[in-house]
Amino acid sequence: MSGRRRFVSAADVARRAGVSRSAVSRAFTPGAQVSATARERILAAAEELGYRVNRLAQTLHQARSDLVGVVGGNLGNPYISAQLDALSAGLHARGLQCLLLNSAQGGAADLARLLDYRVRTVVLLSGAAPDDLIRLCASNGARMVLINRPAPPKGTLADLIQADSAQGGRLAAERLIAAGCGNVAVVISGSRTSAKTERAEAFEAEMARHGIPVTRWAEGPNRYETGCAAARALLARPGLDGIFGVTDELALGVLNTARAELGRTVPGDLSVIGFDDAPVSGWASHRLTTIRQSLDALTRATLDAVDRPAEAAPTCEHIPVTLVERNSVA
Amino acid sequence: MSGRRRFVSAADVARRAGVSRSAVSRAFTPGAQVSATARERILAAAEELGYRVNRLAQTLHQARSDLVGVVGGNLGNPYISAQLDALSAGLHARGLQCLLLNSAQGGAADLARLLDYRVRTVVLLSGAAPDDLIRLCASNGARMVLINRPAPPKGTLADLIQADSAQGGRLAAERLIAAGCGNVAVVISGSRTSAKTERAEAFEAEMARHGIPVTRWAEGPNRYETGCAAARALLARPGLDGIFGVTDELALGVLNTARAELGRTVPGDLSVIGFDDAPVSGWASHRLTTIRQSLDALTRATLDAVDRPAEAAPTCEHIPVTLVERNSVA
DNA sequence: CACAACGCTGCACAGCTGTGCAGTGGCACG
DNA sequence: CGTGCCACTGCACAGCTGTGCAGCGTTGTG
Repeated sequence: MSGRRRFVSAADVARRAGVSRSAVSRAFTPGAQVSATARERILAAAEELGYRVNRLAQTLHQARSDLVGVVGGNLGNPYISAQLDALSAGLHARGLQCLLLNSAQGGAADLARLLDYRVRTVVLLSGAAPDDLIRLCASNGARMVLINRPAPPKGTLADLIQADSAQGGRLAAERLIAAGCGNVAVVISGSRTSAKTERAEAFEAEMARHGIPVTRWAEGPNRYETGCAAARALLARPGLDGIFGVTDELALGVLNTARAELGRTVPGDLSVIGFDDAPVSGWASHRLTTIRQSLDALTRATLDAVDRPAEAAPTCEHIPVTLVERNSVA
Repeated sequence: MSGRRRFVSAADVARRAGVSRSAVSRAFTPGAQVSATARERILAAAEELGYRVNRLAQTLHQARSDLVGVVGGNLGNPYISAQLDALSAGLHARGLQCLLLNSAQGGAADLARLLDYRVRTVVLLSGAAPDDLIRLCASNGARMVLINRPAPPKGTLADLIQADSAQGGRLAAERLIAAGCGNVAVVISGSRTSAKTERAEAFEAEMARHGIPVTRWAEGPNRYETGCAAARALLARPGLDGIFGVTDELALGVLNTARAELGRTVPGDLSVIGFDDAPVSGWASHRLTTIRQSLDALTRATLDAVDRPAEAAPTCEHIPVTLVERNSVA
């Protein structure tokens, strides 16, 4: 009572209920042998004291954790936040806990701190996955789930989940070509995640196949404001009639700046297409045509990977992408 | 090597380096007594094996955790996701870990599972804070930080952080009155957080003082779509000239639906004002006039509360609110 | 009534760390 | 050379849980 109160332990409950500590442990273990009367008395004492079994000690003993590390940067991004919402809800429903790490300004050393908590699995949402971290996970026997990233070195226990970036880039190109665009640009942020580069490269390749020149913008973080800046720079010279934002957040920055600040009409003067299909892209204020990577499918695949037993063979799941037709492309 | 690999322990490192386990522990404890040569050898062995000190056992021993529980629902909400981004980055910078719990469909029993991990602090972002949980935290000596919620029962160790909801509601009312509105509505979701109700009630009180009738919409979750539905219902009958969305997400649903679907011009025919100042509200596509609760101030206050020593007296911090003038009110 | 079976309980240990305490060796100083 | 000091090291314990094993009393059966 004086100063800092300690956490209630099983020994406290045992003392109060007049039984041994083992009995308390058994009372909280389904299927263990305890008499009904003892269990009742123990549960009552636990309730009174506010006892909860200590998962730290439990995990320590069982060498089996319910902690899942989730690593991601740019959590304010509309698509990523939706993804995190769905993922955390799913983990919760499975009785797993979500240890969140914001990787915005963290190197491999910081990420490694997740392992200090003996997470059973590490889910990497975005940002770079340093090889150090992958090696560290491997040598500690922790499973990894890599979303939209390149395959790790051979022999590491990592489930891959990849939306078909190349196909998405191609779809975007085809759509702009169908709209009659003849002078286009692709906006990719300065932080070159492999998935984003793939999208851009597939887009450029398809355009090249049709002999259409592509300007590439690759500066700044993956943020809305970067899209705004790109629009200002790219549209300063006339002629450009199509822009592919490699992320919805970027594309929306382009779209809004072109419309409100630069006086372009979209999709009249200019076509804009994005990638992700974040909820905000469907709002009446945007109606952004975009390449959807189904959030449901992505989440389901992630949870499936987390559910997989620790010794299962690594898998690779592909998430199909589809064109979502709205109102930002002619 | 066969099947599931165990986590590397300090004993493994000790064996490899040819020292006692204590030496390994000391090598990783700043300020502890180890000879330079031993430390060097130990660090090398640890590096080779991929050893990391087990925070679970460490916490268990020290009765001092670096885990901060963060509870929130509706993580896809533009303001909340920005808040979570800033908060998790701040915790990370302080060397604390963020145990995230999505409280969307969880009762007190689920929330209580956070305590199983002996979190040092629980931060409640939104959703209802059941008294059970507060009692449980108290009896386990875990500190709480309550954001935009009513004060807990006396004697519980909880830091309060409250934006001035009443002042915000009043500001919104004053602004609509200044715009010449004479027939207004307030949109509040069905889930009645105390903060949201306070905002609405202050708004209604101020309007009543000027003899202006207020229609109240209180159905559905706190989502964009709820704002859309509210707009459709409220604007079916003519006459309404001002709407206060108790959350930016709600207000944006109203704004977009009024403009794109119902053919109203905002701020010509109709004035719309929100509350939060989420990043997306400032986008050129919306330019929503709103009541800002400074994200910086909120985050700083939260982190200050987390930093406070466990035995410090509970505090109550007020976050000022300000009117952000944009382009959705006449 | 004797004995086996059975349900329940407590002891003791493992799981991994940090640290107080004692012990060891080396070194400086008188 | 003797003695004290100092740096370093290892032992042992605490912190909290789950569980194998043995012991206990009770009950049922021949």
